[in-house]
Amino acid sequence: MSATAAAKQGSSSAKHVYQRIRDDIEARIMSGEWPPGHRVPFEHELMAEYGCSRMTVNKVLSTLAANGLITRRRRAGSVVAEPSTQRAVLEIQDFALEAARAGMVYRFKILERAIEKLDPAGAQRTGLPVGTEMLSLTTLHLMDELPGAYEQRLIHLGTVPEAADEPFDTDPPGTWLLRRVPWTDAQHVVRAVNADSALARRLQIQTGAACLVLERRTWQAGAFVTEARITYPGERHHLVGRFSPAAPGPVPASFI
Amino acid sequence: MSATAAAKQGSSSAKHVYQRIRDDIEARIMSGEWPPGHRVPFEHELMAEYGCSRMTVNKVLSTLAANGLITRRRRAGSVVAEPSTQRAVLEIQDFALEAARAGMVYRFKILERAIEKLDPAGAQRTGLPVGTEMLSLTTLHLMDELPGAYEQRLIHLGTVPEAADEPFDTDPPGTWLLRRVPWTDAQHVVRAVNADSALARRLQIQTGAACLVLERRTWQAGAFVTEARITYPGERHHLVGRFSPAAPGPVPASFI
DNA sequence: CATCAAATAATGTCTATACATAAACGCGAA
DNA sequence: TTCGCGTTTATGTATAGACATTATTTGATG
Repeated sequence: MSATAAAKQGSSSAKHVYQRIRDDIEARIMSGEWPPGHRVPFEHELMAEYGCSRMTVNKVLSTLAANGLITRRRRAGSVVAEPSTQRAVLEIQDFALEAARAGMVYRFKILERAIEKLDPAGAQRTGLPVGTEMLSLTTLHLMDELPGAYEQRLIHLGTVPEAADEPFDTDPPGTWLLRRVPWTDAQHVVRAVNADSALARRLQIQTGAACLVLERRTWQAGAFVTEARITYPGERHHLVGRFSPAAPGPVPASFI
Repeated sequence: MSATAAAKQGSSSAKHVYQRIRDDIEARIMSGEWPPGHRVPFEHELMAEYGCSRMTVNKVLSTLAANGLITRRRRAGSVVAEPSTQRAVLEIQDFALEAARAGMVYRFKILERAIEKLDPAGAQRTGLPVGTEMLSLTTLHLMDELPGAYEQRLIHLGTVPEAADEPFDTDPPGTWLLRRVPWTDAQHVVRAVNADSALARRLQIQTGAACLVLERRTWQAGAFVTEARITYPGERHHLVGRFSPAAPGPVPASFI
């Protein structure tokens, strides 16, 4: 089979050369035809195979490298990357959106609100010094008047001073923060816990029922922003995500 | 402040024009200086500001768009994107790796193994027809002889026929599959459940203890590969992930 | 044989240009 | 006013060439 024939019979019928090359290479990697460690053709080889300029194949290979599918080294060429550790991507739903989608009425209620000084345990979790002033908010999220989540949040007033004067009467703290302070780093922990009696009462479930706890800490350019601990009641809720390792962009929301 | 002055005083001292422009724009978006909806300079404006060619600024903006930081529309220009729904990325650890890191001995035991025909519930979850032949494996993962996870897995023999003859005596099914069959799509569900007596016995925990359940279904180019339901005992285990929305590539493993 | 230096090969970055395409804009007609 | 159509503008894709950077390979030399 000649080089030009190989180019023409490429499985992809994409409109653009870039997409055609990319689809072909991705298909070979994804199908296992090119296992991890397999050498990817050099740029000049792909140029010849597809009859295009070097810039075009360079863009393909650079993008694949940025997405972690291949690794590139000068002089040595490119090889298929080792599969990264398994990675689960979960979409954390906005309660109001989720409720609207399910045809339910969403409402939230702020149960407690105080400005507190950070205790040693919180200091360790956040990396802030003990005694830092934090806005502490306890929020209950209701869907059709049924508790959907119990949220305990600390907001670092050093990073977000305007939170101190915010009444949070239209948007819940999480939504307000997301809009106001973009984050650059987030850390998530997911755990399962048995509800104690206080939690059970607030979530209207039985004491001992299994609850899903999502802890999220976010930073903005190194500065701590907020810590949220969201408890989902029993087996009423779960987190769902769908993920493609080679997706060029974010996964469409319809997948949620 | 003149345009050239603005270019020279850019906060970033990166070596390459591309990085300098990108760092500057990302910093403005991340800091909130350019909120969602804010117009990003046109390509020709950035060309003038940084004194470079259009290809260079085009690469910057295209990459930012691919990463979801901005949205671009012909004729209208680019604007800072609305923050996407919160997204939690969790690294699913390889048990052997995790054990090694913690200085523990990892071992797994296959409790049950059978070739079964898919039942209606499974058919709905996987999208395969009822009666499809699946290899069913029940595996217990032990760390220092203590149960660390209980795994129920179905492997589609139509996609992975060689699994039928695999003894799984060196690598557990998940690791074997990851190496053998790269996946293109994965769906994850995370839930909390109370352990029933059978599960409690196998995981050596108390009946009713909260367990974290991770269900993962993977496909390869539309063909179903495997479904795994991994139950982590009580509060012994949790899932951790760290994530940057603007990261050019995958998050380093050291963050785990 | 071991070692250092020069040639070489592949990727990394950048330029200047060209044409295609989508969408907003503005103008004129109904 | 509103609708339709051509114009304008910004992005999308692609090219050919240039020089920089980094490893590897090779060859000369002790």
